Amino acid sequence: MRNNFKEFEKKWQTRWDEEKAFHAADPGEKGSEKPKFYALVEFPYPSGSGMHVGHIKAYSGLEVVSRKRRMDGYNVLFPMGFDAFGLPTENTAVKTGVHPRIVTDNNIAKFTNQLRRVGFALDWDRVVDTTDEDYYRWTQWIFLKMFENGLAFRDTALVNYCPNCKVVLSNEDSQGGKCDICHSDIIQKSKDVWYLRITEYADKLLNGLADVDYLPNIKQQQVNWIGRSEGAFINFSLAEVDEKLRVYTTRPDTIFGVTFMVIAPEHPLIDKYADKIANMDAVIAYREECAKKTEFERTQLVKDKTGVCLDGISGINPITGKNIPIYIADYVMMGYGTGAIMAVPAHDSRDWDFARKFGIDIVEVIKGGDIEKEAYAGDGEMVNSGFLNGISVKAEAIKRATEELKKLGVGEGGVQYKMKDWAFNRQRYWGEPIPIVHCPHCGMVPVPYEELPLRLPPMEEFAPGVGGESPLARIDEFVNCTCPKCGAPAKRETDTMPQWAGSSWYYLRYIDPHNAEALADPAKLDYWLPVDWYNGGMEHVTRHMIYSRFWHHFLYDIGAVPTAEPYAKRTAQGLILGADGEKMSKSRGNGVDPNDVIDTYGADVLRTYVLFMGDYGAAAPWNESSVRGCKRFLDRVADLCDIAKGNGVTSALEVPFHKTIKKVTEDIEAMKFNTAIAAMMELLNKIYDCGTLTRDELLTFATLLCPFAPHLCEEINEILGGKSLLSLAKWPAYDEAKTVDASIEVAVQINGKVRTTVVLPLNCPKDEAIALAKADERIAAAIEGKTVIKEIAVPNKIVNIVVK
RNA sequence: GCCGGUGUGGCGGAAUCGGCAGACGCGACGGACUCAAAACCCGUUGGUAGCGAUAUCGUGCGGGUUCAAGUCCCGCCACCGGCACCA
Repeated sequence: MRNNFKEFEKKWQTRWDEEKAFHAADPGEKGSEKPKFYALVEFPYPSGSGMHVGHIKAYSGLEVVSRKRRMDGYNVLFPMGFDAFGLPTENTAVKTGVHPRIVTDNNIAKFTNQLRRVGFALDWDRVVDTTDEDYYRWTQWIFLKMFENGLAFRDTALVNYCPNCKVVLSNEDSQGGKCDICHSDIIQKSKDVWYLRITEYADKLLNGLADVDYLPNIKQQQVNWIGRSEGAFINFSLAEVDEKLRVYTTRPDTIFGVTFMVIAPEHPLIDKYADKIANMDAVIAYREECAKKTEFERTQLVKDKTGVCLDGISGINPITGKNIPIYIADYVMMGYGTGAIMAVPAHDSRDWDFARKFGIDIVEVIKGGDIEKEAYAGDGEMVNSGFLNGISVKAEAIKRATEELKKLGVGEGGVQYKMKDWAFNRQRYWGEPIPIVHCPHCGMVPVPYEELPLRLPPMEEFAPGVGGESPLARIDEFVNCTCPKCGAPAKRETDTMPQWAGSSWYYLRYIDPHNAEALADPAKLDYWLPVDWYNGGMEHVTRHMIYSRFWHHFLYDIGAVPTAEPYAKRTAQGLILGADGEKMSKSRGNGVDPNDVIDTYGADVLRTYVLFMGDYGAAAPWNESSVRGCKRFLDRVADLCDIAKGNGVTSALEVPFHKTIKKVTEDIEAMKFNTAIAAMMELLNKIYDCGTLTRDELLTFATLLCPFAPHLCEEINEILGGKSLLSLAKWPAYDEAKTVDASIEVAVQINGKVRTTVVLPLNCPKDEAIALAKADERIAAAIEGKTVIKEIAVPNKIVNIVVK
């Protein structure tokens, strides 16, 4: 048979659609009695340029797993949707004058068409679009629940602001001092912003990791992101005024080594005691200098410590009673801990650098290093440390020190996180309006639940206002309203939510996408949750995943969902690089359009290639020749139709078939798609060597290959007389006993070097194996005249004879 | 700097528990088919030496354990990803 993919791919896609082949059965429906399998892939942002081959790889992994699980007898939910709010669409709208709604709809239509052309086995009745008002109604609902529970709050703060995009960014979106969207340098700006109190869930997010099956590096990244550290808060009195300066430290055991203190340039202590500080001019000048530095400069100058000593106020070590100077320096951040530290230059490299530069004493309290050369952070015996002297176990010293601080009432153990609260508002049009009313009498009042969705008002011009005001602020009919509580004239919040909002709960909406009464029916949530397997990119492991886990934990706490964790298992695919080995990008012009591949080679080839190109989790460059190799493979499979004759088993192929079924079955579950395909290629080569196979065997082959190349395999099934869809057929079973040959070729070594091979019966006993090996003339010759020291035989593997 | 990962032919990559390194695919070379080319088909393909059987070297580098190391241990190097003055 000719692999005439252009003719049959469309045919099978239509048939799957008509038969609703990939419909997921809700509880109570026929099919729901089967075990459920919820496979989730990160839904795309529908950009104007259409899908990327990277999307195809990202979806093909669980596409194959879920197709196989369906054939295994699972009730599979494999849905798709669109994360459509966000800046690129709005920027296109600003540039072209086309409304973001239209831009979004066009892009979604384009993506939908592409997804269908690839033949993904999706349940198309469950498509969600985060910009649909029936969707964002529930995004707003969750926000209000958080507001009700004190988790959404407003605060004036220095925020990361992108002057180019004109938006406030979260810490996550401005890493390295660069805007995540346009890569401009971000600046710090004082602004009233919305926060979600994600830090309150830090421990739950951390502890929850014990109950989920994420790839180890994914877990590790989340652990680092949350950044929990244990230590102590210690209150230092000030010598000149009745005031405490509170610091956070992970090393209370080094308290005897404190020779100075450092506070962040923004620390409130400075303004409070401005009149006591003799060198206030220098302090102010330094502070201004720091404010001017971008985050980037601040982190680049790590080794070059700067700072100013406060002249007029100093601290008192609560344990030793010694007077110590206080500096301001920008190596201490206001946003972590208390914005103040006790500096122990002998045992902290940053404090050491600073002390060296400013000529401050360095007092050793832990033996083991050379503090003249560098700070010593290792373990050792405590010295110069009063009651701590002689202790050499760090944990014990920390415990003793903390107890003492508590006894004296000057400190206590405490915990800190690197994770910060989530800056949750954006001053842009294309996002979910924050459903809050500002009333002059009642303050912030939530829009009543029954009034949701709070719709985005129609608009012609979407550019942000000067000074970074939301465009919504220009629409009087939207802004002016009455207070839902007291009826007085009031103003609406005009900021919108960040793009991460809609994607934080979309997997819940797939479960019940058309529900008008709730975000999803509890019975359905009970049935489908948690997501059994979630696959996506590494770049979303810290932001999107942490955000959505946070929302889910919250929803669990208010009884809206039945599980604490949303995702039982998480994996990640590797990037597809350009043919030049570089990341695909428009500017490099090394991108590949999946449409072109489908046009030239067919969807089955595209699907097979993205999974065959290498380790699924690793990056690999695109290679057009290898794509042709996959085409050749599928063509040769199609040609089997011409040689398949009769039924039953071909004896020479029986073991290879059982071996391959086993290999493919196991490899799919382990996401080792490349070796699964290689195994089928090997089997194909064996079939051609053999020159014949039966129609039953061809059907088995097609069934195995079906998750990868479903169009071709449906076609083969039809040619073989199959009436029902192969995609819904039963997954082939294998007989363990038939996965091994009756005899095995075993290597024979002399002194660890392979000299020959002998064919031995399966599980041949050691003695016999050695005897048979020795009977080989080459081995006999090698042993001749030498003393045999040792004989090793590992059944079915190897024989090694050690001689002298 | 810290955390995680990777390093194997010309290339992408295989290799359960330590047991024949290089599966599978690409490319290359040779052949067949063709007026010719493409496609398809057959064969060879880690390096070195040899007509050959074969020998010898070979999984980033240096040591070690073992009958046997890509795999385990110790010490390095390079690259990739994440975080980064986090007290």
